[in-house]
Formats: sequence, C-alpha cells, structure tokens
Amino acid sequence: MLDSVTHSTFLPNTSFCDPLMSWTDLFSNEEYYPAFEHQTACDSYWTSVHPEYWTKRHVWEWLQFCCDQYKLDANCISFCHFNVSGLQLCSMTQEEFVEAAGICGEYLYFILQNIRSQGYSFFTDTEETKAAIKDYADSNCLKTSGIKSQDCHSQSRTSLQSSHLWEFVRDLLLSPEENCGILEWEDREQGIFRVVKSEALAKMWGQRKKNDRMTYEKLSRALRYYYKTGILERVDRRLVYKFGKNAHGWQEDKL
DNA sequence: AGTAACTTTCCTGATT
DNA sequence: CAATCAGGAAAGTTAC
Repeated sequence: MLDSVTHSTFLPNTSFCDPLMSWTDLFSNEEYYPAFEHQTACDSYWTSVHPEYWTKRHVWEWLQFCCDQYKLDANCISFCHFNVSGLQLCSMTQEEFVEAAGICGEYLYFILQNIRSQGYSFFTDTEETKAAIKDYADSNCLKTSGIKSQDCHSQSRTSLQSSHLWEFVRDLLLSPEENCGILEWEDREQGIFRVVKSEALAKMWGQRKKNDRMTYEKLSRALRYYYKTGILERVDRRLVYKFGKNAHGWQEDKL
C-alpha cells in the first residue's frame, strides 16, 4: 500500500515548507515576478512531485526553498530564466544554470541533480551525501547552515526513486497536473489507459532514466514484457494498455 | 562476486 | 508510407 500513495503523500507540506513569506518579499518587484499558471485544484507542493513533473510554480517554490535554506543571494538569480516547467528545468545544462544564476546556479544545479537521482532523501539519508553537499558548498564558499536534518522528513522514503516503468506510468496517470495529456484513462475502473503522446512519454521516461536515446519503440518493448508477469494485460488497440492483476496502486478506491 | 529481475537495444515481420 | 505491435535475442543495469 505504501508504494501506491507515492506522489500524493510523498511529503506532507510541513516543516521546511515554510510558505511564501520571504518569497513574496523577494519578488514583490514586478519585473522579477513573471506570471505563471495558477495553481490547479491539485495543489501540490514541489516536494510532493518529481522534478520532471514540476509546474512553473513548483520550480519557484523550489527556488524559494533553496534561497531560504542555503542562504543564496536571490539578487544573483535571474528569475526569468527559471520561468520554466520542471521538464524544461531538468533539461537545462549546468552552463545554463550558471548563466541564469552565476555561482548560485552551479549550486542549484547540484541540488537539482541530487534530487533527481536520489529523491528528496538526499538531504538526510546518508552521511555520504551530506558530506558531498558540504564539500561542494565549501569548495564554492557557500553556506550550508540550512541543511539540517530537522528540515527534512523522516518519512521521505518513497518510490520517487523507484524506477520501474509501470510505476512511472501509473504515477503519471495519477497526476493529471503533471502528465500534460501524455496519458489518459480510457476506463478508469478497469485500469485501461491510452498513450496519447508517445514521444513525450518516451522523452519523460528517458529523462527519468537519464537516457536521451529512449524512444517509444523501446519503451513499448519494455511494456510488452509486462504481459508475461501480469503487470499489464494486452488490449488489442494501438497505444492502449491495461493494468493486470499484478499491478497495484492504480485503483481509485484503493488509493 | 553471483544472480535474478528488469530494462535497453536491435531486429524481423505483421498490422493498422 | 509511417507508426505501432509482437516477440526473440542479447547486452546492460540494478537490487539483493
């Protein structure tokens, strides 16, 4: 059951998710406050969503967190460069980060890559990563005073890290805000869904796996292997799949 | 270090 | 014709 509630309960909006106080202060200036889409009904905080699925608002929340926690100088950050979705943010190179935020950009890039590869648990989970953060910050004359265990969450173990394709697909289906019409339910009760944007799906999966050579052809081959194990069942229609008896966490009444 | 499960890559051929 | 589906084969990756 635990793994079926992944993104929605990944992190409660508590502790370090101290809201928009300093953010508002920082960006009360119009020119640094580009309009981004209004938060939808699905009002998630950035920590509850994988970076690739962040909305522009999530990206801003993340920047705010970084500024607050790592004492980054917000004046160094060109916020119009970060008026992007999570998908776009994840495709930015280190150079682009530096261009957008100088030395802070380097640090932001480092933090983002760690979140992407290790989940939010990288903040606390191992001494190694803590040391890595400290080393990195030290070598760049940045403060790490904000990185404290109490800033994080004991329950931050989730499937963010889980890289199984079917779970990725399931979680995307369960996140209407993030999936951008890439996947859609055809029969919610029976677990039948359709791949609407096959290339986008492959791209997103490729980003998750850090593999820019991923294609829908290859992704679909992996999906077909699931027929054997009962994770998926065959539906004789193009781009249509159905969760099988061994898939879990997708059913509405069991979430 | 070995293994098994899972994923990626490539391929041939069929279907839509 | 292009996109997709079906799987076999083999190599690569990851978790334990």
